[in-house]
Amino acid sequence: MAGPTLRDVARRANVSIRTVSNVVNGYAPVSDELRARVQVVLDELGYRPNLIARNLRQGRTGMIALVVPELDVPYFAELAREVITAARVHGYVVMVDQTDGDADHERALLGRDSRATMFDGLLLSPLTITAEELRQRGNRVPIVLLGEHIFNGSFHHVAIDNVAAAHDATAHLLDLGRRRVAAIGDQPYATGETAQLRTIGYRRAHARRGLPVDEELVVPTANFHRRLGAAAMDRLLALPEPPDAVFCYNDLLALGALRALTRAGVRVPDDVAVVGVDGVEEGQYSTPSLTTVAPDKAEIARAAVGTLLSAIDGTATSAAEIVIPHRLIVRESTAGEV
Amino acid sequence: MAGPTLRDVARRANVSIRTVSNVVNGYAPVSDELRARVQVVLDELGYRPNLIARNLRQGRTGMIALVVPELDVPYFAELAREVITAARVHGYVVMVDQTDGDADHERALLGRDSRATMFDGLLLSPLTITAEELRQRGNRVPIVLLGEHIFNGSFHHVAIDNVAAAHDATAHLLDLGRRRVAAIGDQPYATGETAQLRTIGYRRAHARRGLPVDEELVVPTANFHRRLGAAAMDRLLALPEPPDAVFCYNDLLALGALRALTRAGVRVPDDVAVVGVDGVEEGQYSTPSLTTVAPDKAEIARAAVGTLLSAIDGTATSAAEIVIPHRLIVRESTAGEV
DNA sequence: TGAGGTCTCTGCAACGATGTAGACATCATG
DNA sequence: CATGATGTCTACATCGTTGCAGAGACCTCA
Repeated sequence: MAGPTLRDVARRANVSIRTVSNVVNGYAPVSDELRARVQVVLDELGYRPNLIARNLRQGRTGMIALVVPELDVPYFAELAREVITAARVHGYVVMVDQTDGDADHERALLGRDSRATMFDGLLLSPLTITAEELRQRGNRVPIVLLGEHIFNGSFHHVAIDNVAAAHDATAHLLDLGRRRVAAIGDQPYATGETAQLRTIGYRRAHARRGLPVDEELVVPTANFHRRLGAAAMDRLLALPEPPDAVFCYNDLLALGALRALTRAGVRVPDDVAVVGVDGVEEGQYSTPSLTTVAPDKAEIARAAVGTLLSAIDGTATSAAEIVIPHRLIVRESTAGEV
Repeated sequence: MAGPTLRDVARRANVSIRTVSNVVNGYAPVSDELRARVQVVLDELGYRPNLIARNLRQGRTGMIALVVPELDVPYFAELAREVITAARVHGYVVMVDQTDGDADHERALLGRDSRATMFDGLLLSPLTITAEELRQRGNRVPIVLLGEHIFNGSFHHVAIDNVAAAHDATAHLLDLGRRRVAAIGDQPYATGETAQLRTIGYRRAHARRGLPVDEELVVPTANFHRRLGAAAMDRLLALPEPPDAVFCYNDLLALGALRALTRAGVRVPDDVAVVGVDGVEEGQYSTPSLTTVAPDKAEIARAAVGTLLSAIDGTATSAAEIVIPHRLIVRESTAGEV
């Protein structure tokens, strides 16, 4: 089971362990003749360095962990892809874990027996955990927070400007002349901070134009999945005065809403226009294709990984607050033909 | 940076390192009084065990790696989710890596400096690597292969019956009375074994019914993404005698094809019926919703993790070949209303 | 009372690698 | 020829943990 160690190679080649190590790493000067001799034995035995031992000695593992609520949510899958790619550039590999939005599971991450100590750093996309909890645990592993929550400057944080993103999406609909713009995805409770920011943006777009918000059109959802998007849309369609546009707080909600609209025979965008947030690839291929506010995911990943690595190096400035640009991508669900 | 070690705690509590270790692990008998005293110091210093050191000592890490071509392909994201869940049941965590279908990157996994030695085992969904290559590398880390390739019994292998799956999909279309059933996704070259199996199933369904296959209708694609599905569909629609049904080798191709059909104003399923493979959630919400052959992904994950863990334990029988059931899920893209 | 058996606790070695310091040749230099 | 600079190689300690063997203290029982 266990492979040959430096010791095995050293014995067989009649040299010191250290010399074999030097050959393997090409560090110190080793004569060509000896190097060749050792190399032969290395190949014969099929030596592979034991990275665990190397890590212990060096005090770092070259691994970071990415913790997201759900990996099968396209936004997180696409983000994970970018993070893995960005980390690879720096020679790091990424452990992906998912919390299922489960508070206990999120907290276990910080507990005594968490595997967090196996990683040089943590990228955390929290749903339920609060800044206070994070602060209390005297966690030694550097952390960068992604996207969710307001953390008043205690931690490194990478996100888009959620208020602006929501504002842009809503403004787009209002500028098309829609006057009953619904919002799907509010979460008016403690852990729904991102959603609340988007609600603020939604209201602000109305306020700037001197338009009222019909509170009936603001529909909260417990999560951001397709199913609830469809359910919320069904409810809106049942109103005596249904909306002529919908701003959904993410693309999955929007895709669910699209589905509900199509099923109900409502024309999109003629009768109801739809906008989402996230810029997932799926929205390019839906029918109709989905207008969305897309964060620059590659840039989020690069910034997050970069910040984390400098925190690991100790070169990080205190608590970076990084805002990543987003842009509105107009497609059929608001523009008709594209 | 580095946290307190057992030594630090031991010194402060005036006990041996070993005793602190015993308190932490609850292993050996420690008197209640001493246990309490040590616990106080543990809490004071905020001790966290160094998992790297523990792993070195114990020779295992409690981590397995899952290697997939692309994490943002919904099938793999959904599979990754199930694998992470299945591994968690056994106390394992999962490192997710993606190869981008890049041959060099896949091979690097097995090379001298791969991080494979950091994991107790590997779940590998290979695209380009061959059994021969796998065999040559004297890899000491247990491997279970997922889905792709034919490996003639040299490795543990978990997959669906690709021929049967393709047969079932095609048969469904033929049984609806379609007579020009196209196939999108063939890969008639060395690394396209899965695709080739599906082509066999496609042909078999025709053969069993004594129906001919029009070779013009078998369209190869370089990968299994939405874009190529749309492109292939465009080509098929341009034929003098276009198909009345399409079997796509995965759901992404099918969703791309749906998009192309809708854009071209072709009615689905009235003019052309569409079937995919994979059972991704996206297909439930597309318009029209997508008929698909769905493998039992949770079962794939459970079987793969289970097999891998018994290989790690050494209790594995030689080279398990596990076939996971699949089932046809009929939706609007072939059935009209659902 | 002393032999044997718990019950607690400790010290040493080991996991497999690397950092450091120095040993030993060899060579050039004054 | 002594000196020191190089070039090669080695021995030892160390990273933080756990396995193992055993040391004492205490109790039990003949």
